[in-house]
Amino acid sequence: MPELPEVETVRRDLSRLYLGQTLQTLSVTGPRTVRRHAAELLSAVEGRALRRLGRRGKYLLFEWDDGQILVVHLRMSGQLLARAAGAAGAAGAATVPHTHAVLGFGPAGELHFVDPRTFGEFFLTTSDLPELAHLGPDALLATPAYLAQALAGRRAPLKALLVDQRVLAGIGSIYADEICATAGLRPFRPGGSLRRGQVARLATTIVAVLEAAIVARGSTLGDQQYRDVLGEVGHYQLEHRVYGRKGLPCPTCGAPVERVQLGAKSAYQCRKCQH
DNA sequence: ACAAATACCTGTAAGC
DNA sequence: TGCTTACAGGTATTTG
Repeated sequence: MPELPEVETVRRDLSRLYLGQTLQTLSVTGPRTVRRHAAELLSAVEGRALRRLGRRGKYLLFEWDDGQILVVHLRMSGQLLARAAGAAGAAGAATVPHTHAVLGFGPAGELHFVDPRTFGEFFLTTSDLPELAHLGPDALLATPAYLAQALAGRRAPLKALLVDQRVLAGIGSIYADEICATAGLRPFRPGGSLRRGQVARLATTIVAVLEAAIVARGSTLGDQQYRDVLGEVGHYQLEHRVYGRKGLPCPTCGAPVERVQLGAKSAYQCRKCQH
C-alpha cells in the first residue's frame, strides 16, 4: 500500500515526466474519485502548467501556475501510470480496468489514475491546504524533541500512534512495523512508556527506514498493487525485517516472526529483539 | 483529550 | 471443484 516512500517515489517520477508541462485535458470518470466537491470544478486546472510537485505525508500535491493545487491520495490501491499520448483514445491500447481519471499533457503523454478499491481521491484546493491542516509534521522531519512531546502520556499502542497522521504524516502499517522492529521496540507498547533514549532512537529510526525505503523505490507486496509511474515494482520488501514475514526467521536472531493482534489491526514483530 | 470501533470497497486467499 | 467467507488497508466519522 502506498505510504510515504511509495508516494515520494511517485512524486519524483511525476516531477521528471511532467514538470513544466501544460495540462490540456482532465477527464474524471470514476463516480467516487471526487468526493469533497463537484467533479466539474476540476476543469479549472485545464490549460494550466505544472509548476511543482509536492507531498505532505501520503498526499500528492500538483501545484499549477495560477496557485491552484490538485491533491491526489492513492489510499490503498491507487496507481498513477504514464501512458503514451492517445492511449485512452480510439485506436490502439484500451484503458486498463478501474481507470477513473486521465490527465492529458499533450505531447508529454497521459497520466492514468487506476484504483480498483476506489478509496483514492482527487480534490482541488488553495495553497494554504485547509483540508490537510490536521496533519502532523512530515515523518521525514521527525525529531526526538517533537516525538517526546507527542508521545508523552499516551496510552495507545506505539504502532497506533505511528500510523496516526496527526502525530506524524506518512507512516502506514508496513513502515510502522519496520520502524518498530529496527528500533527494537514492541508495537503494542504504550507510546508514553518509552524512555528518553528510546524516543531518540525511534526518531532517528523513522527517518532512516523511510529514507532507505525511498532509495529502494518503496515496497511492492505479494498483491503486486504498488507500482511506480512507469509500472515498475519497488524493492524494499526484500529488506523487510518483519512485515509480511510471519513464521519466517528474524534477520537478527533467527527466531520466527510473529503476528500479534492489535485492536482491529495487527502487527508483525520479533518477540526476542523487540522490548 | 483521547481511544477504539466502524464504514467505505474489491481482489485474493483461505475455508468448507 | 466450486462456492462462501474473511481479510487487507488509510482516513473520516462515530461512539465510548
